[in-house]
Amino acid sequence: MTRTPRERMVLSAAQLVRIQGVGATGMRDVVAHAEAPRGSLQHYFPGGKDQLIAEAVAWAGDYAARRVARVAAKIEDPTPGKLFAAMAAQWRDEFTRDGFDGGCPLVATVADTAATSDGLREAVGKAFDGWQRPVAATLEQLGVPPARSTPLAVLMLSALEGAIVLARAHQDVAPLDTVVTELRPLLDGAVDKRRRRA
Amino acid sequence: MTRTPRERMVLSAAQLVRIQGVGATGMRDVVAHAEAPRGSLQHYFPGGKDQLIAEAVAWAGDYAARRVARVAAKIEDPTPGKLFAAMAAQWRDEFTRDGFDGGCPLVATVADTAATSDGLREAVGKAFDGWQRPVAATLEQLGVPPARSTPLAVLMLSALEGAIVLARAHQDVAPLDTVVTELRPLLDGAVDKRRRRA
DNA sequence: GGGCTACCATGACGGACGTCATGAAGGAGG
DNA sequence: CCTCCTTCATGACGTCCGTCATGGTAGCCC
Repeated sequence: MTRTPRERMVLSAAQLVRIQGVGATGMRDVVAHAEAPRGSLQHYFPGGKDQLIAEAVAWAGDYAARRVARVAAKIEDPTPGKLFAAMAAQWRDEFTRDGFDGGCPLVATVADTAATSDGLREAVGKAFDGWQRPVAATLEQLGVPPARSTPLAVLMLSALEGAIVLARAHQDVAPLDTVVTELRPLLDGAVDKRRRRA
Repeated sequence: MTRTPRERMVLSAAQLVRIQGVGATGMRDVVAHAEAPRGSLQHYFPGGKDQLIAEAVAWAGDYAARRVARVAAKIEDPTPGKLFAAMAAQWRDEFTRDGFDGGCPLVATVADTAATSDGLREAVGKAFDGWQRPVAATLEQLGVPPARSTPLAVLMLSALEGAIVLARAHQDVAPLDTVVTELRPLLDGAVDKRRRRA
């Protein structure tokens, strides 16, 4: 549980970015939040802020990917629609529990830096890929034909990210519930019945 | 076509926000981009940056709403799926024509200020509502039962916003095409056949 | 023990930010 | 002509940013 200062800084950067955005998150904020020594910044991240944010983005992508696998294992009698509902429920729970301060760090990074830093933009692209892959893999496992698993994963990620933005703007989890309800028949209808697992 | 300096400043603010985010967009940038006198800032926007961004957000919401009505009128033999395709095509065309520098200003504002400025967050919420309303109205006009028009509009906005983020991260319009293709049967299947217009 | 490396501390620099104070043009109405 | 008010112009203030320079400490290896 006790993490190295370096890890704490990356993790704190991700948390601050998802609340304030990249621009408003200062390096001094990060070290303060991580309770790390300020001098360590130039030691662990000689590439400066870009490197720190890039690692935070990569960590966020990994975290989202791991969370997909974890939540998929917990669903009983799983279907694609239930998988999406479980993914959205994680955000719903967090909003309900902790308020709407934090969004998705990947969205925040794209919004702030897509036009100004190619390195960060690419980092976010890879993070999205790393998140999308386990979603598509899980869909196939649930009986979705391989040709449709990736497009449906893209749809799921898009709808989820958009609903998160709407939920934060309205301070209301309703958009999350709405996309889950509306997308469920489409997702569950995509399973190839012959390959369905019990 | 010739706009007042005040209008130009609001418009420039919206454009810069959608490219750089709120934090990275300075007031001096705005007046420079609008070719407006710097002294006018404190005259027209005594509320400071928040007022300027709030007006830019409101303008962006209005613009999106107007664009929905405009594009809906141009579709021949319109269906909900075609409406969504047309909305996505506007973004697709812009990305293809002008590159991926600019995203949706509403998303950028939420990502940057949702946790720090309640006024701006509410402004974005209203802007989303003003955008969602004509979408839902158009859906009803196309035969979607009133009970489903709003949820489907929320789904369309969510999927579109999310796909825009993915497209920018990957510098590829594919996510936009994907959500259009995958959502089309769901959207077109929602029309009440008895009320369908020729 | 001497030296090398990893890690941490602190202060300074140059620049950009939002905001404010002050004041100048320039037409409208008396 | 003189005054009022809208509009614009310019410079300054204080703050925070990312980065860098410099130096200190702790532990390992020869």
